[in-house]
Amino acid sequence: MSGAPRRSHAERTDLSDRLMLDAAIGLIVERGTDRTTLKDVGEIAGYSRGLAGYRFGSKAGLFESIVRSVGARWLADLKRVTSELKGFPAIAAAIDEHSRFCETAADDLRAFYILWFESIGVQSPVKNVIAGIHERRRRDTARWLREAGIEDNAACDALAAQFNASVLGIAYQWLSRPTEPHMVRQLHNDLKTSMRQLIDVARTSS
Amino acid sequence: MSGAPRRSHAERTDLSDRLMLDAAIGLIVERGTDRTTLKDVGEIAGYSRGLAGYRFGSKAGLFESIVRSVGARWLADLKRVTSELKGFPAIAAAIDEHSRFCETAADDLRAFYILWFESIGVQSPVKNVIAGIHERRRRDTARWLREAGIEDNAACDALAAQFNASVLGIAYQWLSRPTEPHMVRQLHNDLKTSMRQLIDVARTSS
DNA sequence: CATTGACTTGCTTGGAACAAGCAAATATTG
DNA sequence: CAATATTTGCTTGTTCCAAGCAAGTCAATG
Repeated sequence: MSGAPRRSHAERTDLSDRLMLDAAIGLIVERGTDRTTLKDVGEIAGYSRGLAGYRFGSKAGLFESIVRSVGARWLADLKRVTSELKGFPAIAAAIDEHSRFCETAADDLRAFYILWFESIGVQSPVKNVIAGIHERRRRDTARWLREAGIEDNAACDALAAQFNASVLGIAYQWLSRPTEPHMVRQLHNDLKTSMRQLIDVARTSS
Repeated sequence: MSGAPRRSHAERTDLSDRLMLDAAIGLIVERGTDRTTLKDVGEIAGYSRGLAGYRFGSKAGLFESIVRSVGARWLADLKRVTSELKGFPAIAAAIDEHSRFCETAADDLRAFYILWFESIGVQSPVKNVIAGIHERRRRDTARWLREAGIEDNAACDALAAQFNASVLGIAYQWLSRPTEPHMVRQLHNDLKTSMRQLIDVARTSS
Protein backbone atom coordinates (compact mmCIF):
# COMPACT_ATOMS: atom_id res chain seq x y z
CA MET A 1 0.00 0.00 0.00
CA SER A 2 2.97 2.30 0.09
CA GLY A 3 1.70 4.55 -2.70
CA ALA A 4 4.61 6.91 -2.20
CA PRO A 5 7.72 5.04 -3.36
CA ARG A 6 9.86 6.68 -0.66
CA ARG A 7 13.06 7.49 -2.52
CA SER A 8 16.38 8.78 -1.30
CA HIS A 9 17.47 12.29 -2.14
CA ALA A 10 19.91 11.10 -4.75
CA GLU A 11 17.30 8.91 -6.40
CA ARG A 12 14.83 11.75 -6.50
CA THR A 13 17.17 14.17 -8.21
CA ASP A 14 18.39 11.52 -10.62
CA LEU A 15 14.83 10.73 -11.58
CA SER A 16 13.63 14.31 -11.91
CA ASP A 17 16.77 15.20 -13.84
CA ARG A 18 16.21 12.46 -16.33
CA LEU A 19 12.51 13.19 -16.70
CA MET A 20 13.12 16.88 -17.22
CA LEU A 21 15.95 16.39 -19.69
CA ASP A 22 13.74 14.02 -21.68
CA ALA A 23 10.89 16.48 -21.61
CA ALA A 24 13.18 19.29 -22.72
CA ILE A 25 14.61 17.22 -25.57
CA GLY A 26 11.12 16.40 -26.77
CA LEU A 27 10.06 20.02 -26.64
CA ILE A 28 13.17 21.29 -28.41
CA VAL A 29 12.71 18.83 -31.25
CA GLU A 30 9.00 19.57 -31.46
CA ARG A 31 8.94 23.36 -31.08
CA GLY A 32 12.50 24.61 -31.10
CA THR A 33 14.35 26.25 -28.24
CA ASP A 34 12.50 29.55 -28.37
CA ARG A 35 9.13 28.08 -27.64
CA THR A 36 10.47 25.63 -25.09
CA THR A 37 9.67 27.08 -21.68
CA LEU A 38 11.05 26.11 -18.31
CA LYS A 39 7.47 25.96 -17.09
CA ASP A 40 6.49 23.35 -19.68
CA VAL A 41 9.63 21.31 -19.05
CA GLY A 42 8.83 21.05 -15.35
CA GLU A 43 5.16 20.30 -15.81
CA ILE A 44 5.54 17.77 -18.63
CA ALA A 45 8.09 15.94 -16.49
CA GLY A 46 5.38 15.75 -13.82
CA TYR A 47 6.60 18.43 -11.46
CA SER A 48 5.87 22.03 -10.77
CA ARG A 49 6.27 25.08 -12.96
CA GLY A 50 9.43 26.10 -11.17
CA LEU A 51 11.57 22.99 -10.82
CA ALA A 52 13.41 23.19 -14.11
CA GLY A 53 14.49 26.73 -13.41
CA TYR A 54 15.51 25.82 -9.87
CA ARG A 55 17.48 22.73 -10.88
CA PHE A 56 19.30 24.05 -13.91
CA GLY A 57 19.60 27.64 -12.79
CA SER A 58 18.44 29.09 -16.07
CA LYS A 59 17.27 28.17 -19.50
CA ALA A 60 20.85 28.30 -20.72
CA GLY A 61 21.80 25.98 -17.87
CA LEU A 62 19.19 23.47 -18.95
CA PHE A 63 20.49 23.54 -22.49
CA GLU A 64 24.03 23.15 -21.26
CA SER A 65 22.99 20.04 -19.33
CA ILE A 66 21.47 18.53 -22.43
CA VAL A 67 24.57 19.19 -24.49
CA ARG A 68 26.77 17.77 -21.76
CA SER A 69 24.80 14.59 -21.31
CA VAL A 70 24.31 13.78 -24.98
CA GLY A 71 27.84 14.92 -25.79
CA ALA A 72 29.29 12.65 -23.14
CA ARG A 73 27.34 9.68 -24.46
CA TRP A 74 28.53 10.44 -27.97
CA LEU A 75 32.17 10.80 -27.03
CA ALA A 76 32.06 7.56 -25.03
CA ASP A 77 30.52 5.76 -27.98
CA LEU A 78 33.12 7.17 -30.29
CA LYS A 79 35.95 6.17 -28.02
CA ARG A 80 34.61 2.65 -27.65
CA VAL A 81 34.43 2.18 -31.40
CA THR A 82 37.74 3.75 -32.38
CA SER A 83 40.05 3.02 -29.45
CA GLU A 84 41.63 0.00 -31.09
CA LEU A 85 41.88 1.52 -34.55
CA LYS A 86 44.29 3.78 -36.36
CA GLY A 87 44.44 5.75 -39.58
CA PHE A 88 41.65 5.52 -42.09
CA PRO A 89 39.86 2.60 -40.39
CA ALA A 90 39.38 4.81 -37.33
CA ILE A 91 37.88 7.54 -39.49
CA ALA A 92 35.61 5.05 -41.22
CA ALA A 93 34.48 3.64 -37.87
CA ALA A 94 33.78 7.14 -36.56
CA ILE A 95 31.66 7.90 -39.60
CA ASP A 96 29.75 4.63 -39.27
CA GLU A 97 29.13 5.25 -35.60
CA HIS A 98 27.85 8.73 -36.31
CA SER A 99 25.49 7.29 -38.87
CA ARG A 100 24.27 4.72 -36.39
CA PHE A 101 23.91 7.33 -33.68
CA CYS A 102 21.70 9.42 -35.96
CA GLU A 103 19.34 6.51 -36.34
CA THR A 104 19.17 5.15 -32.82
CA ALA A 105 19.42 8.21 -30.59
CA ALA A 106 17.37 10.30 -32.96
CA ASP A 107 15.66 12.82 -30.68
CA ASP A 108 18.59 13.23 -28.33
CA LEU A 109 20.99 13.89 -31.16
CA ARG A 110 18.53 16.18 -32.89
CA ALA A 111 18.23 18.36 -29.82
CA PHE A 112 21.99 18.20 -29.38
CA TYR A 113 22.68 19.45 -32.87
CA ILE A 114 19.96 22.08 -32.71
CA LEU A 115 21.63 23.46 -29.60
CA TRP A 116 24.99 23.13 -31.30
CA PHE A 117 23.95 25.20 -34.29
CA GLU A 118 22.13 27.77 -32.24
CA SER A 119 25.04 28.30 -29.92
CA ILE A 120 26.99 29.89 -32.74
CA GLY A 121 25.41 33.30 -32.30
CA VAL A 122 25.70 33.77 -28.57
CA GLN A 123 28.35 33.84 -25.88
CA SER A 124 26.64 31.14 -23.84
CA PRO A 125 28.01 28.40 -21.61
CA VAL A 126 26.75 25.95 -24.21
CA LYS A 127 29.17 27.42 -26.68
CA ASN A 128 32.15 26.58 -24.53
CA VAL A 129 31.10 22.97 -24.04
CA ILE A 130 30.61 22.62 -27.75
CA ALA A 131 33.91 24.28 -28.55
CA GLY A 132 35.53 21.62 -26.39
CA ILE A 133 33.82 18.75 -28.18
CA HIS A 134 34.65 20.32 -31.52
CA GLU A 135 38.30 20.79 -30.66
CA ARG A 136 38.60 17.22 -29.50
CA ARG A 137 37.04 15.87 -32.68
CA ARG A 138 39.50 17.88 -34.73
CA ARG A 139 42.53 16.68 -32.82
CA ASP A 140 41.48 13.04 -33.07
CA THR A 141 40.90 13.35 -36.78
CA ALA A 142 44.24 15.02 -37.38
CA ARG A 143 45.96 12.21 -35.51
CA TRP A 144 44.19 9.58 -37.58
CA LEU A 145 45.24 11.35 -40.74
CA ARG A 146 48.84 11.41 -39.62
CA GLU A 147 48.58 7.71 -38.87
CA ALA A 148 47.14 7.22 -42.33
CA GLY A 149 50.40 8.35 -43.80
CA ILE A 150 50.00 12.08 -44.43
CA GLU A 151 53.25 13.63 -43.37
CA ASP A 152 52.49 17.32 -43.78
CA ASN A 153 50.98 18.48 -40.49
CA ALA A 154 49.33 21.50 -42.03
CA ALA A 155 47.64 19.24 -44.56
CA CYS A 156 46.40 17.04 -41.72
CA ASP A 157 44.90 20.00 -39.90
CA ALA A 158 43.27 21.36 -43.03
CA LEU A 159 41.80 18.00 -43.94
CA ALA A 160 40.65 17.43 -40.38
CA ALA A 161 38.88 20.78 -40.40
CA GLN A 162 37.24 19.90 -43.67
CA PHE A 163 36.21 16.50 -42.42
CA ASN A 164 34.52 17.85 -39.33
CA ALA A 165 32.88 20.55 -41.35
CA SER A 166 31.45 17.82 -43.56
CA VAL A 167 30.13 15.86 -40.60
CA LEU A 168 28.48 19.02 -39.34
CA GLY A 169 27.12 19.56 -42.82
CA ILE A 170 25.58 16.10 -42.79
CA ALA A 171 24.06 16.82 -39.39
CA TYR A 172 22.65 20.00 -40.87
CA GLN A 173 20.99 18.18 -43.74
CA TRP A 174 19.73 15.47 -41.42
CA LEU A 175 18.08 18.12 -39.26
CA SER A 176 16.56 20.05 -42.10
CA ARG A 177 14.99 17.02 -43.80
CA PRO A 178 13.82 14.62 -41.15
CA THR A 179 11.84 12.60 -43.67
CA GLU A 180 14.67 10.82 -45.45
CA PRO A 181 16.16 8.04 -43.36
CA HIS A 182 18.31 6.22 -45.89
CA MET A 183 19.78 9.47 -47.21
CA VAL A 184 21.70 9.85 -43.98
CA ARG A 185 23.50 6.58 -44.51
CA GLN A 186 24.16 7.56 -48.11
CA LEU A 187 25.76 10.83 -47.07
CA HIS A 188 27.94 9.09 -44.52
CA ASN A 189 29.10 6.56 -47.08
CA ASP A 190 29.86 9.27 -49.61
CA LEU A 191 31.93 11.05 -47.02
CA LYS A 192 33.85 7.87 -46.36
CA THR A 193 34.81 7.41 -50.00
CA SER A 194 35.68 11.10 -50.35
CA MET A 195 37.96 10.91 -47.36
CA ARG A 196 39.70 7.86 -48.72
CA GLN A 197 40.29 9.62 -52.01
CA LEU A 198 41.54 12.81 -50.38
CA ILE A 199 43.88 10.83 -48.17
CA ASP A 200 45.27 8.98 -51.16
CA VAL A 201 45.95 12.22 -52.98
CA ALA A 202 47.56 13.82 -49.94
CA ARG A 203 49.72 10.78 -49.31
CA THR A 204 51.08 10.33 -52.82
CA SER A 205 51.79 14.02 -53.24
CA SER A 206 54.19 14.17 -50.30
CA MET B 1 16.86 76.74 -42.58
CA SER B 2 14.53 73.87 -43.41
CA GLY B 3 15.56 71.79 -40.43
CA ALA B 4 13.01 69.14 -41.26
CA PRO B 5 14.22 67.41 -44.44
CA ARG B 6 10.63 66.88 -45.61
CA ARG B 7 10.73 63.43 -47.15
CA SER B 8 8.17 61.54 -49.14
CA HIS B 9 6.49 58.48 -47.66
CA ALA B 10 8.57 56.12 -49.73
CA GLU B 11 11.78 57.86 -48.73
CA ARG B 12 10.85 57.71 -45.08
CA THR B 13 10.19 53.97 -45.05
CA ASP B 14 13.27 53.28 -47.11
CA LEU B 15 15.38 55.20 -44.67
CA SER B 16 13.89 53.75 -41.51
CA ASP B 17 14.02 50.26 -42.98
CA ARG B 18 17.70 50.58 -43.74
CA LEU B 19 18.54 52.12 -40.39
CA MET B 20 16.66 49.45 -38.50
CA LEU B 21 18.10 46.57 -40.51
CA ASP B 22 21.58 47.95 -39.89
CA ALA B 23 20.87 48.33 -36.20
CA ALA B 24 19.52 44.80 -36.02
CA ILE B 25 22.52 43.35 -37.83
CA GLY B 26 24.83 45.12 -35.42
CA LEU B 27 22.93 43.87 -32.41
CA ILE B 28 22.74 40.29 -33.67
CA VAL B 29 26.47 40.18 -34.27
CA GLU B 30 27.19 41.82 -30.94
CA ARG B 31 24.72 40.07 -28.64
CA GLY B 32 23.06 37.26 -30.57
CA THR B 33 19.43 37.05 -31.56
CA ASP B 34 18.10 36.25 -28.11
CA ARG B 35 19.29 39.46 -26.58
CA THR B 36 18.39 41.55 -29.58
CA THR B 37 15.12 43.30 -28.72
CA LEU B 38 12.72 45.06 -31.03
CA LYS B 39 12.83 47.98 -28.64
CA ASP B 40 16.59 48.38 -29.01
CA VAL B 41 16.43 48.00 -32.78
CA GLY B 42 13.94 50.85 -33.04
CA GLU B 43 15.70 53.13 -30.62
CA ILE B 44 19.24 52.57 -31.92
CA ALA B 45 17.96 53.35 -35.40
CA GLY B 46 16.73 56.66 -33.97
CA TYR B 47 13.03 55.91 -33.75
CA SER B 48 10.61 54.83 -31.09
CA ARG B 49 10.59 51.56 -29.21
CA GLY B 50 7.61 50.32 -31.22
CA LEU B 51 8.57 50.92 -34.82
CA ALA B 52 10.52 47.73 -35.47
CA GLY B 53 7.66 45.59 -34.27
CA TYR B 54 5.17 47.61 -36.26
CA ARG B 55 7.17 47.55 -39.47
CA PHE B 56 8.31 43.94 -39.49
CA GLY B 57 5.28 42.49 -37.71
CA SER B 58 7.30 40.42 -35.30
CA LYS B 59 10.82 39.54 -34.30
CA ALA B 60 10.75 36.63 -36.73
CA GLY B 61 9.61 39.04 -39.43
CA LEU B 62 12.58 41.29 -38.78
CA PHE B 63 14.95 38.35 -39.04
CA GLU B 64 13.30 37.23 -42.23
CA SER B 65 13.86 40.67 -43.73
CA ILE B 66 17.54 40.51 -42.88
CA VAL B 67 17.93 37.09 -44.45
CA ARG B 68 16.07 38.20 -47.53
CA SER B 69 18.07 41.35 -48.06
CA VAL B 70 21.51 39.86 -47.46
CA GLY B 71 20.57 36.68 -49.31
CA ALA B 72 19.47 38.65 -52.33
CA ARG B 73 22.72 40.58 -52.38
CA TRP B 74 24.70 37.38 -52.11
CA LEU B 75 22.80 35.60 -54.87
CA ALA B 76 23.17 38.60 -57.18
CA ASP B 77 26.91 38.72 -56.49
CA LEU B 78 27.20 35.02 -57.16
CA LYS B 79 25.30 35.27 -60.39
CA ARG B 80 27.39 38.17 -61.60
CA VAL B 81 30.61 36.28 -60.97
CA THR B 82 29.62 32.90 -62.38
CA SER B 83 27.19 33.69 -65.17
CA GLU B 84 29.79 33.39 -67.91
CA LEU B 85 31.54 30.34 -66.47
CA LYS B 86 31.00 26.60 -66.56
CA GLY B 87 32.30 23.52 -64.82
CA PHE B 88 35.11 23.80 -62.33
CA PRO B 89 35.95 27.45 -63.07
CA ALA B 90 32.42 28.36 -61.98
CA ILE B 91 32.88 26.48 -58.73
CA ALA B 92 36.24 28.12 -58.15
CA ALA B 93 34.76 31.55 -58.83
CA ALA B 94 31.91 30.86 -56.43
CA ILE B 95 34.35 29.87 -53.72
CA ASP B 96 36.48 32.95 -54.31
CA GLU B 97 33.46 35.19 -54.21
CA HIS B 98 32.32 33.64 -50.97
CA SER B 99 35.74 34.26 -49.51
CA ARG B 100 35.63 37.86 -50.65
CA PHE B 101 32.10 38.32 -49.33
CA CYS B 102 33.22 37.10 -45.92
CA GLU B 103 35.81 39.84 -45.79
CA THR B 104 33.94 42.79 -47.22
CA ALA B 105 30.38 42.36 -45.98
CA ALA B 106 31.52 40.99 -42.66
CA ASP B 107 28.74 42.03 -40.30
CA ASP B 108 25.93 41.49 -42.76
CA LEU B 109 27.11 38.01 -43.62
CA ARG B 110 27.76 37.21 -39.99
CA ALA B 111 24.19 38.05 -39.04
CA PHE B 112 22.99 36.17 -42.10
CA TYR B 113 24.77 32.97 -41.15
CA ILE B 114 23.81 33.28 -37.51
CA LEU B 115 20.18 33.42 -38.58
CA TRP B 116 20.82 30.59 -41.03
CA PHE B 117 22.18 28.28 -38.35
CA GLU B 118 19.57 29.22 -35.81
CA SER B 119 16.71 28.65 -38.18
CA ILE B 120 17.44 24.94 -38.19
CA GLY B 121 15.51 24.27 -35.01
CA VAL B 122 12.28 26.08 -35.70
CA GLN B 123 9.50 26.11 -38.23
CA SER B 124 9.93 29.80 -38.97
CA PRO B 125 9.47 31.83 -42.13
CA VAL B 126 13.23 32.33 -42.09
CA LYS B 127 13.66 28.62 -42.55
CA ASN B 128 11.73 28.62 -45.80
CA VAL B 129 13.71 31.48 -47.27
CA ILE B 130 16.92 29.73 -46.37
CA ALA B 131 15.71 26.41 -47.72
CA GLY B 132 15.18 28.18 -51.02
CA ILE B 133 18.67 29.65 -51.10
CA HIS B 134 20.14 26.34 -50.07
CA GLU B 135 18.26 24.42 -52.77
CA ARG B 136 19.38 26.86 -55.40
CA ARG B 137 23.00 26.60 -54.38
CA ARG B 138 22.76 22.84 -54.64
CA ARG B 139 21.23 22.84 -58.07
CA ASP B 140 23.79 25.28 -59.45
CA THR B 141 26.64 23.21 -58.06
CA ALA B 142 25.26 19.97 -59.48
CA ARG B 143 25.03 21.61 -62.91
CA TRP B 144 28.61 22.84 -62.72
CA LEU B 145 29.74 19.34 -61.80
CA ARG B 146 27.93 17.87 -64.75
CA GLU B 147 29.57 20.48 -66.95
CA ALA B 148 32.91 19.49 -65.44
CA GLY B 149 32.54 16.06 -66.96
CA ILE B 150 30.96 13.92 -64.26
CA GLU B 151 28.40 11.81 -66.04
CA ASP B 152 26.75 10.03 -63.13
CA ASN B 153 23.91 12.27 -61.95
CA ALA B 154 23.77 10.69 -58.52
CA ALA B 155 27.47 11.39 -58.07
CA CYS B 156 26.87 15.00 -59.06
CA ASP B 157 24.14 15.38 -56.47
CA ALA B 158 26.17 13.73 -53.76
CA LEU B 159 29.22 15.84 -54.48
CA ALA B 160 27.09 18.97 -54.67
CA ALA B 161 25.61 18.20 -51.27
CA GLN B 162 29.05 17.67 -49.87
CA PHE B 163 30.35 20.85 -51.41
CA ASN B 164 27.62 22.98 -49.92
CA ALA B 165 28.03 21.28 -46.60
CA SER B 166 31.68 22.26 -46.71
CA VAL B 167 30.88 25.88 -47.50
CA LEU B 168 28.50 25.91 -44.57
CA GLY B 169 31.22 24.31 -42.49
CA ILE B 170 33.60 27.10 -43.43
CA ALA B 171 30.96 29.64 -42.51
CA TYR B 172 30.62 27.88 -39.19
CA GLN B 173 34.30 28.11 -38.45
CA TRP B 174 34.42 31.69 -39.61
CA LEU B 175 31.65 32.55 -37.16
CA SER B 176 33.12 30.69 -34.24
CA ARG B 177 36.59 32.19 -34.55
CA PRO B 178 36.29 35.78 -35.66
CA THR B 179 39.91 36.50 -34.83
CA GLU B 180 41.56 34.70 -37.72
CA PRO B 181 41.14 36.61 -40.97
CA HIS B 182 43.62 34.81 -43.23
CA MET B 183 42.36 31.39 -42.11
CA VAL B 184 39.16 32.02 -44.01
CA ARG B 185 41.01 32.40 -47.26
CA GLN B 186 43.05 29.34 -46.44
CA LEU B 187 39.93 27.25 -45.89
CA HIS B 188 38.43 28.46 -49.13
CA ASN B 189 41.58 27.59 -51.04
CA ASP B 190 41.73 24.16 -49.45
CA LEU B 191 38.17 23.54 -50.50
CA LYS B 192 39.01 24.53 -54.03
CA THR B 193 41.85 22.01 -54.31
CA SER B 194 39.74 19.31 -52.67
CA MET B 195 36.97 19.88 -55.14
CA ARG B 196 39.35 19.68 -58.06
CA GLN B 197 40.71 16.40 -56.77
CA LEU B 198 37.28 14.93 -56.12
CA ILE B 199 36.12 15.95 -59.58
CA ASP B 200 39.17 14.34 -61.16
CA VAL B 201 38.51 11.09 -59.35
CA ALA B 202 34.81 11.11 -60.21
CA ARG B 203 35.55 11.85 -63.84
CA THR B 204 38.15 9.17 -64.47
CA SER B 205 36.11 6.53 -62.64
CA SER B 206 33.14 6.79 -64.98
C1' DC C 1 15.24 16.69 16.76
C1' DA C 2 17.92 19.64 14.01
C1' DT C 3 19.43 20.21 9.55
C1' DT C 4 19.86 19.61 4.99
C1' DG C 5 17.98 19.18 0.55
C1' DA C 6 14.00 18.53 -2.92
C1' DC C 7 10.45 20.84 -4.54
C1' DT C 8 6.55 24.55 -4.80
C1' DT C 9 4.39 29.09 -4.79
C1' DG C 10 4.30 34.12 -5.03
C1' DC C 11 6.28 37.93 -7.05
C1' DT C 12 9.11 41.10 -10.07
C1' DT C 13 10.98 42.32 -14.35
C1' DG C 14 11.19 42.73 -19.12
C1' DG C 15 10.18 41.73 -23.92
C1' DA C 16 6.71 40.68 -27.69
C1' DA C 17 2.58 41.79 -29.64
C1' DC C 18 -1.35 44.60 -30.32
C1' DA C 19 -4.46 48.70 -30.55
C1' DA C 20 -5.48 53.34 -30.29
C1' DG C 21 -3.84 57.75 -31.33
C1' DC C 22 -1.02 61.71 -33.52
C1' DA C 23 1.12 64.11 -37.25
C1' DA C 24 3.03 64.43 -41.77
C1' DA C 25 2.26 63.28 -46.57
C1' DT C 26 -0.84 62.44 -50.35
C1' DA C 27 -5.31 62.40 -52.82
C1' DT C 28 -9.69 64.72 -53.82
C1' DT C 29 -12.78 68.36 -54.56
C1' DG C 30 -14.60 73.04 -55.56
C1' DC D 1 -4.75 76.67 -56.22
C1' DA D 2 -6.77 76.29 -51.76
C1' DA D 3 -9.45 73.58 -48.53
C1' DT D 4 -10.57 69.22 -46.96
C1' DA D 5 -10.49 64.15 -46.71
C1' DT D 6 -7.75 60.11 -46.35
C1' DT D 7 -3.91 57.42 -46.15
C1' DT D 8 0.41 56.25 -44.06
C1' DG D 9 4.63 56.58 -40.91
C1' DC D 10 5.37 56.47 -36.46
C1' DT D 11 4.51 56.68 -31.21
C1' DT D 12 2.45 55.54 -26.78
C1' DG D 13 -0.43 52.77 -23.63
C1' DT D 14 -1.53 48.24 -22.40
C1' DT D 15 -1.79 43.14 -22.07
C1' DC D 16 0.19 38.75 -21.88
C1' DC D 17 3.65 35.59 -20.78
C1' DA D 18 8.28 33.65 -19.79
C1' DA D 19 12.52 34.05 -16.98
C1' DG D 20 14.41 34.41 -12.78
C1' DC D 21 14.43 34.99 -7.85
C1' DA D 22 13.02 34.47 -2.86
C1' DA D 23 10.50 32.70 0.65
C1' DG D 24 8.16 28.82 2.11
C1' DT D 25 6.70 23.55 2.76
C1' DC D 26 7.65 18.93 3.33
C1' DA D 27 10.43 14.75 3.18
C1' DA D 28 14.99 12.60 4.07
C1' DT D 29 19.27 12.27 6.70
C1' DG D 30 22.55 12.20 10.64
